[in-house]
Amino acid sequence: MNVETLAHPAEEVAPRLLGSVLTCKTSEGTVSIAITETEAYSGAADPASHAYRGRTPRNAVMFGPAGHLYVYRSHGLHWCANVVTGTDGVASAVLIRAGRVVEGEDLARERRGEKVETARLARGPGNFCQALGITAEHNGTDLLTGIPVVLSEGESVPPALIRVGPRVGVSKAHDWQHRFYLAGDPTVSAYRLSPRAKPSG
DNA sequence: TCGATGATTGAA
DNA sequence: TCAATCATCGAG
Repeated sequence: MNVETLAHPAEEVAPRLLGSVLTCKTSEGTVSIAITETEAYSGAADPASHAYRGRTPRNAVMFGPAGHLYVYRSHGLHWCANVVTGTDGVASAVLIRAGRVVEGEDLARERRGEKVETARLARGPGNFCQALGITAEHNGTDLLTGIPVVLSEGESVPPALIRVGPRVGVSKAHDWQHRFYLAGDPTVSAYRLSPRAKPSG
């Protein structure tokens, strides 16, 4: 993966990341996951973005150069991973929501639980990070240098398989068509709307 | 320092 | 439908 590919608005990069592979090496071993679902988040123009109210210590990575990893904790329990996109100084990132384990499945299952179905190993943002082994210590990692987390191009995805839909789980601007996923893929999180999401009427 | 909140998940 | 669980943020 090269920086030119990522140096564009999040909603432009998000669909292109489908099929790309994220690899994380730890002392336990290596896990690679092919991305099957993403969500685009902008900066000041996006009410649902962490960067909506400006730069803070937490979201600082989002304002940096493309190709870095932005990790944050959700609800005190889970980790969520984003790929920073756009130009240096402008906040934008793509949330990785789900993927398919292509390497290190045993390790991924060990982390997630032995009874977890293969298709569910990396389904959902929190589960994706758990399966891959991503935590706060990876925040700010340069995914293009490849240590210890790498973003690489996987098999090309037929454009016809790419679907667009409303974002999931956000209480603001949830109807933005900024969620991208592979049609018919069992690893995509068919998820519920946020309880706080307002009806569109 | 205090109180409200959340880009979630799993079980009932 | 609801609880688990805490870092972050904005206000004072």
